[in-house]
Amino acid sequence: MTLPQHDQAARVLLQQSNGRITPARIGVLGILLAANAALSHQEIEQLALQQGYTFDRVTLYRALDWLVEQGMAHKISGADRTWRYNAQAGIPHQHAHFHCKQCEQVFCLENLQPAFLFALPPGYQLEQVDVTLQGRCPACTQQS
Amino acid sequence: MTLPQHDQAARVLLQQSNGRITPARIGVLGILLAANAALSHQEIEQLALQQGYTFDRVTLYRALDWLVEQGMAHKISGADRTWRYNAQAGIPHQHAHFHCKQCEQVFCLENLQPAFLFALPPGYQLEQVDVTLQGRCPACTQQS
DNA sequence: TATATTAATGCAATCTTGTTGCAAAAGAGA
DNA sequence: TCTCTTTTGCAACAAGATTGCATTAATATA
Ligand SMILES: [Mn+2]
Ligand SMILES: [Mn+2]
Ligand SMILES: [Zn+2]
Ligand SMILES: [Zn+2]
Repeated sequence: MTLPQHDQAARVLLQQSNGRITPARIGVLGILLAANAALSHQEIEQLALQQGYTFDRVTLYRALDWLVEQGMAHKISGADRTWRYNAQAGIPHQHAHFHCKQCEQVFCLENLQPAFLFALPPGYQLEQVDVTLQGRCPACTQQS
Repeated sequence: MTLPQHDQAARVLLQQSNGRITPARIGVLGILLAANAALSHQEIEQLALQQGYTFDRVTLYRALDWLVEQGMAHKISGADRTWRYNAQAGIPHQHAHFHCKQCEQVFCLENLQPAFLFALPPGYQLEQVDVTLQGRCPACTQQS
């Protein structure tokens, strides 16, 4: 799943920041770039181990936070009260998410633009819209 | 904020269930009925204390879960990974929520019906839509 | 290449939210 | 009032996430 070229891509992206290029950052960003779903801390930790990375939990949290700060990733708060992370390819994080109730994976739906019938009550000042769809992902739908 | 009449209203609602009418349930439901925002466990605990209720944390969790099961309340998973609870007046929980970034309160927007331009990618099977708007609530908007 | 500076890491401790098991207490019907 | 069940309190536990601080490592500079 995570191949060497993703670590190369990660390295290139990291060059563009003014932070240090460390194994943790390379590894984590590489993993995010290779994933097709938003990953939880646990999932990232496991994938990292599989690739031989051995940084600890706290380092992982800090690397992820840093990537989010730098705009190289974004995080989504799931209904299970865990954060999930996704590498964003320069795109502003303005899209909906799909949470599969069967496999528990979270997918970013880049092209789903919700249109609201804005009957927002007076006085509210809107800044951001978070849309989470729930149901079954394509893979799980096909299985049954 | 929470007045005696809400405890009376709570009592009446609880009669309609087939569970026992206990101080914890009366107090919690009364607090939810009196609130104009969805409350976190912590907030409910504090309000309960202010009213002289002294049930413990676990009892509160269980009372809330029970109220949700009974359909007398609904819970919302916030972006801060805590549950927030709101007494629902028989209305099916099919509405958007507004999370104020300043006061951190969450409001139910009963009348905001989001309409989607459904460009949902093929294969996804949709079951539920959660919409959370973020920004500033009327009170916080006015303050500044 | 060697050194100095500062940012990032590892580790242990801590916090927060929420859950579980079980004995004791209390609600509700008889 | 008695009996049967449900609900509660308490202590322990669990998972996700955060903090403080000494050590280590990345990078700039000499
Ligand atoms: Mn996303
Ligand atoms: Mn609501
Ligand atoms: Zn799935
Ligand atoms: Zn507000």
